[in-house]
Amino acid sequence: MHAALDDRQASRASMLAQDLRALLGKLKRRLREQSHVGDLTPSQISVLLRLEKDGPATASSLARAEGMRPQSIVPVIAALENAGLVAGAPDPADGRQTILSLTKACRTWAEKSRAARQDWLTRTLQARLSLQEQDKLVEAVALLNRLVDD
Amino acid sequence: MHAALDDRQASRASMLAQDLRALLGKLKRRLREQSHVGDLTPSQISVLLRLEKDGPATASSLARAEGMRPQSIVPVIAALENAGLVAGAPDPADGRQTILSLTKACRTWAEKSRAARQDWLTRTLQARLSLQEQDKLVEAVALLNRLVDD
DNA sequence: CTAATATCAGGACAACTGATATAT
DNA sequence: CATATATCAGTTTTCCTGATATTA
Repeated sequence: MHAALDDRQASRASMLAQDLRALLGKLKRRLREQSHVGDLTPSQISVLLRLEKDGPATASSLARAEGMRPQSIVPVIAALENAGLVAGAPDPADGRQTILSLTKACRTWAEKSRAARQDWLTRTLQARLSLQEQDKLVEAVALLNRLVDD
Repeated sequence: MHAALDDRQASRASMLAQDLRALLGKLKRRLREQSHVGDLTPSQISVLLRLEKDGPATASSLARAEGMRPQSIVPVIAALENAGLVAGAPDPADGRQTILSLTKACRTWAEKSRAARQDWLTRTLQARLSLQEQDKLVEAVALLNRLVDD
């Protein structure tokens, strides 16, 4: 029993879900409108972060990890290769695969852009949120990553 | 002064920004893959929530509030009208404008879908996060809304 | 005449589905 | 032959820019 309590909790979760969905669209729009040419898309950043965390990987394994189709990761990787941030080398053990890894230029770039703090989202986070609020956001991002990491 | 401290804080905000960007893409992908026909898009939900919170409004004012172009809000509103969730009435004082408001069917629908809890995101939030963690997420959503609300 | 509202038309982008070549 | 990787081609979705009619 506790049907009433369950309902209250379901309703709360449902409202949170709605707010999250609504926020998602707005945040994405803001990021696009504030983005400059040469900026990376969320997918591209996600791939870079994963390569940095887990080391070299193939296109297919990256697609699986990101929850994308192998076909969808192709243009993402192509853009990163074009920017000189990742490089692919043929796998000597399996001729089908290409091992992707971060280039030295990528680490330099990451350092630089981190220090430059030109990025709109970074500046806004610093300007509008206290350090304590940023901490809360870090926690929340971890929680949300648990939801999407299947 | 405090250059080192500033750098550390900027770096932290920058990493948070990157994580947020990466999360954004994955969350959006998950929502799309789990969505059923007839589900509402983030933009549509955002418009409904705003009409519910602020009352009737025109297409242009909604577009401004959402941070969209007036042209971009048209298909969103058309879809909601088509679903019978919002209705437009001509403004007697200004012939250019159409006043949009929620229909009775919308409130019934909101109640029902809130109770049905069929939604993937709602179920996942309940299944994977404790009530305390959901509270943290509610706070974080409020913080993020402050960033996008110009 | 200038400004604001609503909307049409075409385009860019990111991810999708389906099909194909190659290697295991 | 069955499976896995990588990729080509075409489609869908969502929002964009540009242009136009109407009303204030």
